[in-house]
Amino acid sequence: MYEPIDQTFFQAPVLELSRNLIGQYIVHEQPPGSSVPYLVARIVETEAYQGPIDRAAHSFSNQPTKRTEVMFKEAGLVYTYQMHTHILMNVVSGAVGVPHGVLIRAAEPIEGFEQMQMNRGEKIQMKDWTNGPGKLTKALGITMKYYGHHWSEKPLFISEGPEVKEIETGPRVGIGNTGEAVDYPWRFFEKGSKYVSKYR
DNA sequence: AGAGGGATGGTCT
DNA sequence: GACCATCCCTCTA
Repeated sequence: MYEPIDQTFFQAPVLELSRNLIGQYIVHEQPPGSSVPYLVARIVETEAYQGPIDRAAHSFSNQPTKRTEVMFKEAGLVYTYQMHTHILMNVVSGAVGVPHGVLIRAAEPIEGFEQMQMNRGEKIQMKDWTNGPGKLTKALGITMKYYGHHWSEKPLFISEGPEVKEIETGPRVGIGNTGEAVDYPWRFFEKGSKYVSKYR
């Protein structure tokens, strides 16, 4: 019933892709024998990162490193990386050689509630399962093993969700000391969603 | 080879 | 609002 979105979806310019990702489903199929067949969340918040023209981007130097090399490959690949004790996930964007990316910051739980509760721990309330980039990957069970995987292939893929009414923009979160980049309005989120990571 | 530090989150005050 | 857990990448030498 959930089917991967077409690869061409990822070919849009990074700001457009960041906006288009709002409202789409992230589907993580679970191994046979799991309590649920898949975990699903609906994206409500993204941020665009634009490589060499963006001081806040990991790929600002425009030189591939062990961490960022996947960003220089084709759009639609998964860029995961570790931040302190958490894994964050991105959609690679831009032509080959142009290291853009879209950070998926927050989503709304859709299916697999019991498993998400287990993944996040008993004490965490539903509204806090997926309202941040590190929380989201933990709830969905996404790890570094998906580095370089394609977002249009099972078992982890984007699937088309319902139309979103209104999308707001603003400055990105958590990128202090990046000069002019701190004010770029490259954050996108669904207006009024209670699963957005934070309002500012 | 080692220091520095980060696109975060949970807990405590 | 402050503290810090804890990994591993990146830069410099």
